[in-house]
Amino acid sequence: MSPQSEQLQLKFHADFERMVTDHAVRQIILHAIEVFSKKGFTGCKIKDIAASAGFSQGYVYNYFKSKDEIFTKIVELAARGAEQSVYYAVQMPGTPTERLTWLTEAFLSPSSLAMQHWRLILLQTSTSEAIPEEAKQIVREQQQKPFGHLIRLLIEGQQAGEFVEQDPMMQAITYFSFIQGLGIAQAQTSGKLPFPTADIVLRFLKK
Amino acid sequence: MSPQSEQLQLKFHADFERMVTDHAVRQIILHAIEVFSKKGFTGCKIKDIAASAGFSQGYVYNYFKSKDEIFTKIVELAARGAEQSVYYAVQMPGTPTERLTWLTEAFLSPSSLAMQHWRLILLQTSTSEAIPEEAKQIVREQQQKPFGHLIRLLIEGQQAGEFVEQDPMMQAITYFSFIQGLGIAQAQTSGKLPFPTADIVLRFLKK
DNA sequence: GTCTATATACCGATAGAC
DNA sequence: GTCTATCGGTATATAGAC
Repeated sequence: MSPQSEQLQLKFHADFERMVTDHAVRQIILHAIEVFSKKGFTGCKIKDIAASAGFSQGYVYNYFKSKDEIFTKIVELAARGAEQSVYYAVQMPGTPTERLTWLTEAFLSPSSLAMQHWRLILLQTSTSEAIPEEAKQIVREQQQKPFGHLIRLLIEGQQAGEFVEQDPMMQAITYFSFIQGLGIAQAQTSGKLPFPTADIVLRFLKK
Repeated sequence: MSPQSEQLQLKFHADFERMVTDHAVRQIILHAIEVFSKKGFTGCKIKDIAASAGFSQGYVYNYFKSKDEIFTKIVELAARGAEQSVYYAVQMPGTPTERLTWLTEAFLSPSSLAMQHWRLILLQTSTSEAIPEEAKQIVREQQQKPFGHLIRLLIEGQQAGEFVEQDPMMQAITYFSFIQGLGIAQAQTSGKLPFPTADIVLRFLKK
């Protein structure tokens, strides 16, 4: 993996730690991400989060006043993190192909916290009717931003003659769908099976 | 859409109707697929299924003895349907590229029941810990078959010089991940946004 | 700060009325 | 065949002990 994609991941982690300073809150959120992404919003019980973090069930309610609040907080962080990841990749120095390769590597890395967030937010939103309305609202508002960043990069790549000249909106949808599908598959197989490298993923838009 | 991909979809529907003959059972399953895929296994309440089908909550228990049984039945049908779709596509007459294009068109069609099943089975299995053990077992056993069919087609395509010569297992994983990601995105956006055609999806393995 | 105990609500499943 | 009523179990959220 390239130094640039590692840098993207580190940036993501640093953002998370800057936005969540309290130690107990951080623990709860980290373990909640784990359990929410494994069991889904309704399948995840407060007791599961508490047990995973080594606390009692009641303890969680000293820091969050409801399960909805925990989930909404995570969605907020995930939406912001997803946007930032794309943003930082796009504004790095390098050719469009290089920058998109770094972003893809960061997303596909199994150790990536960004990837976990990304999986969670999109996966849960697709099975959306049970999740809190406020979380859905955040996703609706925030989801456009990473698309905007990526589309700018795609147009730049088209003008540079690196990408095929097709509707960049369609290309962006295809890209994020592809990444999401691979992330889910990765979570299922726990990294035992062979996965594509970034250049294979990007072949669908390379000239 | 080509006649061949329509044929694949019709075949899938016919299989479903042949395997589920009782009218009430069929209604329950059809509506259960709808609600399970929207809310997830734990998020879906028996009352939701009943309300969607226009029955009372207790009525469902005349045909299924538990929520687990409904879900497991659906997983069974989905696993079989997914295998059959790939199988029929692979054994059609035509070049490897043509056959894979028909399969992809069938999967990407918004009206496809096969697509709904496929989404459900893979999506739920990824958030797997809450779903019944028997359903997980079926997926584990049945999931290899469509991979087997597809891999044979990929090898054939490589030998014919149509596909790039890479690990066919990796290519199969990439293909199904891609399809799954696009299916989820399609479900989220309810078909308003531009989606890629089959030939764009297949570019990652075309020579 | 952290845990235990409990009130309240909801859901899956059963029994039985019509 | 289809519905209503209800039991039992479990989860969220609160209150209060240490």
